[in-house]
Amino acid sequence: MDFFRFDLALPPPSPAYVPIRIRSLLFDGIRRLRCGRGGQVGQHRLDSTALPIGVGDDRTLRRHGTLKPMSVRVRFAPSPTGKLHIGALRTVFFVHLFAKKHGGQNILRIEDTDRTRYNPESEREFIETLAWVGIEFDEGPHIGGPNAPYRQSERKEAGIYQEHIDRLLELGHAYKAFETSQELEEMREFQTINKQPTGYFGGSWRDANPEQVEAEIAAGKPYVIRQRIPRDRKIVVQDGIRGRIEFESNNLPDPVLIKADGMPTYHFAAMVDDHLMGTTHIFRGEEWLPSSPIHWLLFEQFGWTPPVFIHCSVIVGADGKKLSKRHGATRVLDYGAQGYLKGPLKNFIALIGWSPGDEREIMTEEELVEAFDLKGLQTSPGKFDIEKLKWMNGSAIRAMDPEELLEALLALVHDPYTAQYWEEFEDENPMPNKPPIDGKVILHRLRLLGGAAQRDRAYLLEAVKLEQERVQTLVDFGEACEFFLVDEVHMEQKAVDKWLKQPHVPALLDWIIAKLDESADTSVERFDAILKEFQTNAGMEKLGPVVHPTRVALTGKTVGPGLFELMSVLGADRIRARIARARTFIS
RNA sequence: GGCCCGGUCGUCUAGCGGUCCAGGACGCCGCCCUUUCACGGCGGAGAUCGCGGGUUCGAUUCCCGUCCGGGCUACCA
Repeated sequence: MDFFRFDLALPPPSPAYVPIRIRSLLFDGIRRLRCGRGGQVGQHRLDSTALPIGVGDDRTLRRHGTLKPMSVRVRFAPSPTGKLHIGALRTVFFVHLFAKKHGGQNILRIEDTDRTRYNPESEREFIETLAWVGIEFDEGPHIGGPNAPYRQSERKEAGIYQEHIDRLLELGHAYKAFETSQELEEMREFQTINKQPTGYFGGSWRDANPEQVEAEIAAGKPYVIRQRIPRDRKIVVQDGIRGRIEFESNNLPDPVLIKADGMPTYHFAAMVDDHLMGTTHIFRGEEWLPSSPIHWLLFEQFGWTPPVFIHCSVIVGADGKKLSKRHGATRVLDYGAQGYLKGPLKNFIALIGWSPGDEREIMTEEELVEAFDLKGLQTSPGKFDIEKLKWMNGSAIRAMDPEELLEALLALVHDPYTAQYWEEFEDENPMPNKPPIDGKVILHRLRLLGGAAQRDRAYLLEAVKLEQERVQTLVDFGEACEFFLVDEVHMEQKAVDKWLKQPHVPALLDWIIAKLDESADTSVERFDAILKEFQTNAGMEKLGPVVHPTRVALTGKTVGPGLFELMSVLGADRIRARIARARTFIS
């Protein structure tokens, strides 16, 4: 559907006015307004379309005048201080789905207002990772756009925030404060000891007289600019998935808008930019919920129409705590290195905290776009279940065309980050009854695949086809295909003891060699016939005693693809060599 | 401490006042398929819907309280 924006001349807000006005006038999209009995007012949720303030349907248009079409504009605005982690990926993915669903634009903006935490590597990591998972932007620092620049540090240089803070200062919604950080610290200490809410509720500057302020400036004292939070009123934030959230303005300290170094804080820069860039929906983590009233207020003080705020729940680890390495990984690139495909990764992550409303789970990106709706967004935090991701990933691998699968596998093998990841890998969370995972071994096996692809790609493809339905990750192919690729397979002691030491085995191996010499036919059917003939001749009731020793002789293992298929892929030469070697294990 | 958010099987979730002694999926268990392991198919165990009140003929669904969990409480985002 289309969104429409109209500008409402809102009278100066009063405590009673705003919520009622918003509710009764602006939100034709309110789906239900539940009232308890006895006059208790219940919670209400917005309609799935969750129109922003100032946005309505045709009826609103007729009643309230001019509307101009407004398309969805959303943004991802990370702070370049570290790696792109899985929780942030989900937020961008929601943003991406939402933009695609509504044919809107998606913008990348870099929030680098904290120079002390700025990490130049980080921005590249974000862009590269996002490119890997296939999330693209319509505007951003890497591609430019009509709202450039897209880095807040550059926007600061361009004077964008200066202009806006001046306006706020003029309007009396902001003021300069000259406390030193030490003074502020003492103030907080005092508040804590006296069990008062901590924060700056005015200090000595909120109501200082202008001469005093001028004097401090003349004396060259550093200062910050704070937002003047109106007192004694209720601030109602409309959240696109949580409904209305009320805050008592007296509980809100006056936040710093411009730091002493002249840089804006998040509160200020993000809201100014969101307005300037025409953001219609702000998707962000729920950790922003407590500061949402000051953001809402900023829009009001500027006289701007606020966007829809959507506070997404967080993803937590299996223990309910913040996601950490112990539960898999936090860094998105690590999932790639571990052999997860971007498709199922996105599919899985979307399903934590969102549901299409029906019972679909495995979905293509097109289906996700089509089904995406704010209504399906979850307000409660979700735990990250790596087992389900594995299942979904395995399912995707099975659904792939083998040639395409091999491409993906080789891309992983040749990605420099794969080597880096596994070389440094330490198993922090080993399985109870298994030895810890050795990254070096994993890497070695992956390189084996790379080498095999160069020597005999067709052979590797056949091996991949046979293992396709028994792996969960791309990395699993390393171990699964290893026996195809090495000359001397690792012979598992237990397998040797159980199957190779049986009395009929030497005759069986001789038989296979003899049959191999008879004909060059190495089809699956031929091996089927060869082994069954042996079974019949030996008068065996079951095929197992024929199949299992042969498998051990050829692969060193008791598990793997169907024996006849595997023999057909191995071919006569490899079979001969392996049987010859297997004989040395018999005695 | 203050403020805010959240609470359905172990996990992700469906559920919008009766169709729910709660549906699906992962995981787990069993059976089938089968030369093994997987895949696939079938079936099973598993949630007194955090707890207590209230509203209602009727509450997982609405309201209040309470408990528990989480977040915020910076010149960080």
